[in-house]
Amino acid sequence: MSDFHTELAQLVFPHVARTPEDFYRQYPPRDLPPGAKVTRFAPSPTGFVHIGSLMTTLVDSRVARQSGGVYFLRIEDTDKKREQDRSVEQIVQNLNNFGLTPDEGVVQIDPIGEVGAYGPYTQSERVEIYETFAKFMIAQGKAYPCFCTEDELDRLRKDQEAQGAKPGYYGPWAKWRNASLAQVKAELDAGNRPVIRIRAPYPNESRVRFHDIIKGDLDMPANDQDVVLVKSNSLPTYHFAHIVDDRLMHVTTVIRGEEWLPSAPLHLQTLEFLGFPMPDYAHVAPIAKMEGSSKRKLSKRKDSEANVMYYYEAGYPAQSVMEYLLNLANSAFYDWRKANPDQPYSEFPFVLEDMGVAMPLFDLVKLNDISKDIIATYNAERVYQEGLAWAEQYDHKLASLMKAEPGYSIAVFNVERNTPAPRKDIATWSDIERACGFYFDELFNQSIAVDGYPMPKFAAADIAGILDHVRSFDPATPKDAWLDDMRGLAERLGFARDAKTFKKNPGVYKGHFGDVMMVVRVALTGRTNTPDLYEILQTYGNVRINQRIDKAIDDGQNEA
RNA sequence: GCUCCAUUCGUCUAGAGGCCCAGGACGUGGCCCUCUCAAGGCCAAAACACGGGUUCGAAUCCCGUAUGGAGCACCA
Repeated sequence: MSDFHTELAQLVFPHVARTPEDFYRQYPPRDLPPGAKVTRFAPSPTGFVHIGSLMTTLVDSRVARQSGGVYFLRIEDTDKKREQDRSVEQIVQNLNNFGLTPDEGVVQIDPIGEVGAYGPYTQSERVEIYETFAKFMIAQGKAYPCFCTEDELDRLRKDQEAQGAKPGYYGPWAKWRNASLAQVKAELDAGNRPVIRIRAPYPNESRVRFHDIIKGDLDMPANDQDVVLVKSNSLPTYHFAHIVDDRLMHVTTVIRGEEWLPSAPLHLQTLEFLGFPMPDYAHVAPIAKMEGSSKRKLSKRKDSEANVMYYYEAGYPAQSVMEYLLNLANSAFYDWRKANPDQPYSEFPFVLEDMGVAMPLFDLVKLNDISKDIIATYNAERVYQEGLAWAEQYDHKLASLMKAEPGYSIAVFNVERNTPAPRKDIATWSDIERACGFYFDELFNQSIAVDGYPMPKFAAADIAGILDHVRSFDPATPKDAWLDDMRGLAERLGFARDAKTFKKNPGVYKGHFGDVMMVVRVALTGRTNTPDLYEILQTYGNVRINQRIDKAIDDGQNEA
């Protein structure tokens, strides 16, 4: 360390009195079991939470928790121009919605509050820390102030373009790289604020080799750009801030989007200049969608399904989204789930190394399939509660119907549920109305008013005969006996006892057993596709059965 | 332009030189079951981007080509 660099550091940061050692003391190593991983989700509060971020966060939490470590949330709000109101609240809310509440960091809203001994967890509140480390780097000769204006930088770029030189601020083009103390002092005295740039070795033909947990062994050219570490407004850039924070917060495993891979050499260089140990890196491929015939990253602007709120509003249980994402992250999850149907997903032994290296396409159809399977494992009470919680926010009418008749609603959700092969017809809570709406009188009446009854064309007397017979349904009758009874009725009315018999002699019969049942189904539900009729009758009870039959016969006569 | 990264059925993927004329799942089609659906069971169609090497042997290793992606800010 020369006197020159020490003086330069003092000149730029006269107000910074603390040293890196002070902060090392303030943030001692974490007391964790051997092998424990510390991970973080570090979003910038610039809008909604992206589904890709949610996957990365899920990975963060799995890696940390299953190793007995810590997963925390850090807000990277160093770009005040792009910051958006209530973004932090949204982030925290979404993490809570999906069951990914961090161990440390900003975890509560209203009022905003954070927990943990390694804070503050919001970068704009850590300026003193960054300045301390920036001052240290200047004193070490590893960084320097630069007073170039935007115009100067523009001109630089144009000159380089004209000469066919590599663009950027580096080596011979770095005007302030070797400025004198007097030059710096003159600018400072004139009231100009510098940026702090790293002093990258130049020329630098060396390669940097490192191991990425997901990508494997990487070999890239070393950094030779004098990248900005601290902006002229005193806030750090991402490159500098995350390095300092991850060191002080003792992050062991940096899991982040693949878009950071190209700047990894810069990060490694910064780490080295600062004398920090190298954390493990894992770069996650982004989630893509198909546009025309080519893949592209899900875009915040263009794709509503990029926003995690989309899944919440659509009524996907958090578990469905998490398990779909886990599937995308580790395809072995599928086999594990099949072998362990009753375990929470958090028991799955997640392997970071096994994450796919290419961009996966988001598949809504598969999400739906997974979600149907998951909801099929829920009992009726849970469907009622989670469905109601969703409806209270997004479907007030359904919510009020469910609240008016909780016992009946639960009975409805119990139809074909307590069986070895539960019904799989709802993927999202918003499917409840489509799948179960007819059970509720108000929704039933509405659908009849709009669409009428899709009643098969049989003689009115036959239809009335069938329906009148159903009035005397006895809930104590076992299902097989009831079906036998209905089959007998069908034959008495001149219908075949089954479809095969009918097909052999179609001319002899009015129709077959299935047609008779369809008359009952349509009268009771207004639809041709429903769950098991016997269970519907059980669920309705005799009062509702008779009301529906009355209405069907009335409406039938009005029509005729 | 430069630098990285990637490429197995439509989709997610398994695959660490012989177990692969490539396995599973979703989707699709067919059949079975069946009071209609939803399921479930069975069956089927469906892929190693291309070209060169290395090797007795390559989806797997190497080199090109093509295609896709990311990055090259006082944004993260």
